[in-house]
Amino acid sequence: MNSDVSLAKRPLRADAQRNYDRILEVALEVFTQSGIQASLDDIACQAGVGPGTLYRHFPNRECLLAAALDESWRGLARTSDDLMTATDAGRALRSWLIEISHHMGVYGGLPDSVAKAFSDDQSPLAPRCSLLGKSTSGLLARAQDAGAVRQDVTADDLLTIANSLAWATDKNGSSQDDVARLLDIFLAGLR
Amino acid sequence: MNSDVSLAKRPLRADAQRNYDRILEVALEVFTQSGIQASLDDIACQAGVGPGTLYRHFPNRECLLAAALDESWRGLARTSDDLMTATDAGRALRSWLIEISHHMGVYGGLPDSVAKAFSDDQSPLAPRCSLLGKSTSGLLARAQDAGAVRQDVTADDLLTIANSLAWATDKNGSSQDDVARLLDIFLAGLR
DNA sequence: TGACAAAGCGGAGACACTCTCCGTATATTC
DNA sequence: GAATATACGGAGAGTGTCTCCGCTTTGTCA
Repeated sequence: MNSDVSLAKRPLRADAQRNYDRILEVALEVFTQSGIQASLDDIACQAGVGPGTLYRHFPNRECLLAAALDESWRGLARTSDDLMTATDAGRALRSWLIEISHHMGVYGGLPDSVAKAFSDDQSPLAPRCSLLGKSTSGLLARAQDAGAVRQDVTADDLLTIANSLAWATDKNGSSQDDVARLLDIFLAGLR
Repeated sequence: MNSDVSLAKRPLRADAQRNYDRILEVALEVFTQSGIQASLDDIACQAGVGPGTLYRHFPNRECLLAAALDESWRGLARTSDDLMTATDAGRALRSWLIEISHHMGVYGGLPDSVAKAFSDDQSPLAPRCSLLGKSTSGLLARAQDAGAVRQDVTADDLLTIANSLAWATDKNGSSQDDVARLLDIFLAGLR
């Protein structure tokens, strides 16, 4: 059952590892600059490899994106751990939602992929998303226990809102302040 | 009002008009079924015309989309007129926002185009969007006068939210009820 | 009614992008 | 320094957008 990662799976050949790293590095740059719809062939070219090499390492755009997000999302996980110990659970939840919205804005078009991943277990992003869900559930529960948020709200609701607002900023180029403002209106409605 | 048709601009030749109508008819069907990202060449083919003919009448996807939305959005305008005379201004605003969200769901992917159009005056959808803005402003003002909504909220805020929620439903396939629920939370925060 | 210009048609094809296949090259192992 | 597993990369198939231009149809006017 645990065949996929643990056993076998010898390390990549040196040249393959080099290419893998280089592709990821370029992808990060290109996604940041042009959004996640950038041409993959172009990324391969900029990384100095052929398209075949890119697709061998990352069979599709989602896989590359998942890898490109990993570091950033690890930071998000650490943030959630920190917030779980904050004294004001209500404010902690607010900070968390703003944090998520910001992270969804690192690459243009990211909220789209994340939304898809939320409702598709097969997506390479799905495991990351479910971690996000767990963190949100934890922070929400604390806020609800503290009486800062009413009981009939789910973590999915909050993620939907945070992602939707990130999407809106992404699309019409409004500022992070606007996100926070709309989020605050929403949070006011949650009491 | 009807300036685009009345002066100069002689009427289309009979065959051209026939094709125009047919393309629009097919586009409506295909957009409804497959979303606005459907292949335009495919629409042309289904309409029994060559791609050249489609692109002559509708130079790009946005133009075709704008035409395909016209009738539906005229209905939206009538709804807003009705709501302007409703006695409960707060509830009227709520109905209006729900109505907008629903209309954004007629074609998969529509919220994306609408969001782009909101921040791009050149978009063929822009005039329609600004009408939407006017209606929303009117209904918002009434709700604010009635004390149902606080003063520091703008029509843009409301449109952003309505469209974002429509986008979220579109993406993760949640129900219209979910939209209404999230919208209600938001509206609760507006008081 | 028939001829002529204007209007319109449609499909070939340029261009862009995704993704695969497979002959060739390189790293690793013994 | 082979032998073998591993990886490379580019040609090209498939799909989609959009344009160009030679040919066809329509409307008009004598």
